[in-house]
Amino acid sequence: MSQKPMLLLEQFLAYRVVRFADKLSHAVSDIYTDEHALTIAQWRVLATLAEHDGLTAKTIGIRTSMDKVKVSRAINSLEARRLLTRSTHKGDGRVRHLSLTDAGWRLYYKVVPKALVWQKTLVNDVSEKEYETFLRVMAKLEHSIDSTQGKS
Amino acid sequence: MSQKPMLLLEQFLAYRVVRFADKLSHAVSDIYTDEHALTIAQWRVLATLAEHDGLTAKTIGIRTSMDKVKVSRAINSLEARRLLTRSTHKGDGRVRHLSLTDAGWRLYYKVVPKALVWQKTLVNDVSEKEYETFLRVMAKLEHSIDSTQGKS
DNA sequence: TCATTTTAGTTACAAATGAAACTATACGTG
DNA sequence: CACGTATAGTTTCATTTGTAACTAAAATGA
Repeated sequence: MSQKPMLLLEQFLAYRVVRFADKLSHAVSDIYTDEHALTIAQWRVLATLAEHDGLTAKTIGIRTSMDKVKVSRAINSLEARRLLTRSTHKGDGRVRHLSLTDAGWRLYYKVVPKALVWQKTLVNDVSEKEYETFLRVMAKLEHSIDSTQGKS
Repeated sequence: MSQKPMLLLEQFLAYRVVRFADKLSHAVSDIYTDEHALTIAQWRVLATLAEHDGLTAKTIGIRTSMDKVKVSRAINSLEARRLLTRSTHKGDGRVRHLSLTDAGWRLYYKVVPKALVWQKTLVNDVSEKEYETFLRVMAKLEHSIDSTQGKS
């Protein structure tokens, strides 16, 4: 087997996107991980609750595409740090509704502008139109994955 | 602090891209993980070597943006499975050049068409032009990250 | 030449992760 | 009601990961 090499890896969407995502999360980790000791999962929970107060762990998982174990652990850490509180749902003892505490809100509002500024810089020399297309294609592909494979 | 909710999370590029990447790698894992017991890292090493025979661990790491530990471990597993071989570099005893074995090549050529078919289906209803823009923007942003933060 | 610093790659250890089992509550139907 | 089933969330355990420390081999340079 003497082989004809092809240059394919760089064409594989999954490879490109995962590599890109790794770089992105490394880069943004400065903002929430380093400065505020938040993991990605914790940040997602925090932000989701900031936008939708009272959500349950389950719903957060669905919205953010995180499995329930990850969500559960993120919630625990956030609660331990008094960034959120749980309250029981009347009528269903399994469910707990989550709300940010004042400290949670403060942290959220501390992180958000930093994230926005950072992103602004990053996206700086991508045109409005290109960026729109980028997001649209990503949404389309994401949806395409969701529908082909019955997913988490 | 009664809060005005904003809908920001969905606008955060990092959030969107990482979520998308997670879904993508879950989905493609059927192709190389499930069927051929290859981790993402292993697949990357295999494919990189298929395209550039004789590369060193270090170079593979740079090309694929993986840290040296990950690369080292991937190489070890692949060698254990006799999918690649190492040979010493004359003159520099630290360096080892890597080559796929016949079995490695066979595996590579078994996975590639599956990956291509899968991707074709996925990308199906994204226009040529949109997809091009998508890749261009991704490359631009990736480059932007690389240059702002001196990164691995 | 010999001592210091770099570099390639590995190992060790602690933290993060995911799958599956588990707990507790609720639902559905005879 | 009483049984089996479903659901929300947690815990367990084995695997994966990342950081830092390490080993061995060059390179540098006095």
